Amino acid sequence: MIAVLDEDRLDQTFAALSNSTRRKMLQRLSKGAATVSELAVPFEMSMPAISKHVRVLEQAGLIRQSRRAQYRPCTIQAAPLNEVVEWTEQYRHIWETSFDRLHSYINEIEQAKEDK
Amino acid sequence: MIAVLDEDRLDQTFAALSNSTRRKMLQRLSKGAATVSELAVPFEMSMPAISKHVRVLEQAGLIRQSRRAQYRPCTIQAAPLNEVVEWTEQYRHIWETSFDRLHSYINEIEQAKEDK
DNA sequence: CAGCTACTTTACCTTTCAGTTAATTAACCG
DNA sequence: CGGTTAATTAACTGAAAGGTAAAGTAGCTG
Repeated sequence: MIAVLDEDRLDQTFAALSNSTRRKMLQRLSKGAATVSELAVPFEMSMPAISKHVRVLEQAGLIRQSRRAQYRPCTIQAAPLNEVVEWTEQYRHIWETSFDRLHSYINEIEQAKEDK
Repeated sequence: MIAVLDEDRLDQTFAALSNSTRRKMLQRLSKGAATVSELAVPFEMSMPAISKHVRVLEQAGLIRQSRRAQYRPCTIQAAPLNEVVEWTEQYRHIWETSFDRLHSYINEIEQAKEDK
């Protein structure tokens, strides 16, 4: 049960991160809070489109939106990013061993050169 | 130019990881190579559907498929996972400081209890 | 060669995604 | 109050995702 929910959360998080507009928004928010209009500045895109991207990030828990007058300042949220890291960590040994193999390969080549 | 390509690669990687069937396939492959049929075993899904998922993983560079007789053994590939980690690393300070805040908060509570 | 096994391709369907324009809500400001 | 600003909702579109069944390909095997 909990496992299923966790899976769904990861689905949502990865899906939210699979769009470069949204990743850029997060990058902006990593430097501090911003309103939706401020987030919109770098993009040639209608406000509703921006609003939707913000919503996707919020649904995934990657940001939180509060209210101040007409503004909806957004702040980045750490938890889902942490989950992504935890998920990928389980594969750490794979890229470490594949880098090891790469290094062995390079060493072989270097060795071969020296042996010439 | 290169930045755009990198962005596209991250799009593809995150999109590939946003599906739990595909994440489970990767988990299986992290324990060693497997054919498409072997990957299919845990899922109640038609072979074409499985085949498509494998293709998505392969397009994202997360696995490689070779050929041995009728079989297409798949192996997990490290590079894109490493890119995901590198991307998330840039946000490390955010969850570290938010954990710090959480810890401060817990400490406050503990302190308040002791002060009673 | 005939037939089985392991996949993939094709063609199709339904749902979701990313975007649009136009209308709506909500809060401020003169 | 009337207008402006900030943002969302509604309604629509085209493209992509995730699935299916049925047909096709390729390599073994008796």
